[in-house]
Amino acid sequence: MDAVDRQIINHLVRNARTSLTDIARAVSLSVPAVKRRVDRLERDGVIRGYTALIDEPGAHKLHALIELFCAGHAQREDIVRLVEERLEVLVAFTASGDCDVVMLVQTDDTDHLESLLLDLRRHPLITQTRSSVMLNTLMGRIAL
Amino acid sequence: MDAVDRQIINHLVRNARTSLTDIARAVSLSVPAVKRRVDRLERDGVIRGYTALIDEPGAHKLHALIELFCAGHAQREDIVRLVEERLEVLVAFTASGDCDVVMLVQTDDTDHLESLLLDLRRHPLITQTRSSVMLNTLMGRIAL
DNA sequence: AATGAAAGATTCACGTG
DNA sequence: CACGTGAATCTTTCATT
Repeated sequence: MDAVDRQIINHLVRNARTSLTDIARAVSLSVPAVKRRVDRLERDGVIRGYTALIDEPGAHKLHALIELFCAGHAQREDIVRLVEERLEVLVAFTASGDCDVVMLVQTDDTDHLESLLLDLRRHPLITQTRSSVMLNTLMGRIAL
Repeated sequence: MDAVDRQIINHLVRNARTSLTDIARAVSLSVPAVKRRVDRLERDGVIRGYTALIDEPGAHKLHALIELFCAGHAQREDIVRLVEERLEVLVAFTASGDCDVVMLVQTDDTDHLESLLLDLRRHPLITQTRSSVMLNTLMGRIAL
């Protein structure tokens, strides 16, 4: 994993359909040399795959960012269990800053989001929630 | 946007480097017909791009949430360009609430995060940033 | 890691229903 | 208007040095 590997990765992240020929030119290497490196990066799991970024009209779910404020006696395991129970949660982190947990959720609509928030607030370990609705996806390099 | 378009999209989401030849075989169409459809889907913004899914061992493990406050005259396209240029950005949304854009980023370390924040603040369209470092991943249903 | 040749993929102009 | 055909070009792949 050297600087050339990283250059190759950057090209493929920017555009997964970049030809090996173009990458080879950019990194000043022959095409077979680039192919061997890409093959190795794929085998080693550094490159996990290639995907198209889709903006399907109509298939827009409602994304929201929810911040949780937890009770002082809340254990990490309790919070993990809590967020794992909710299928709406895409990713959850413990965070630095004023809140304790930040999570990105995906709901069908505002009613669904509202009921999720009510459920969370009902939980004894959660003292407060703060949420903001995501209006539009500007960019996504992860499959939401 | 018919059933064939959706089949083509599915192939490209599963593997963005699938050849037009393979897709054409799978959807029982000629290669140029598939190319014309892919070109159209790209032009219409349904296919926003192609990216490699990376799992760098050790690297890019510091996640942070960055909120951007934008200048009044900032256009959506300007912001899209801005976030697409930064490989650290995993996902970016326009948001309701006090900030304009919320994004989840992935950096190597705090130095890397600091330089990213400095770059963002230098940008003329960005009036202010607010960030919080994610301490730990509690749960992730998406490939970070 | 580079070379070069063969196989495969892409792109384009042109013709069809 | 979307589809297919065929030719030219570019890309990938692999054996060899």
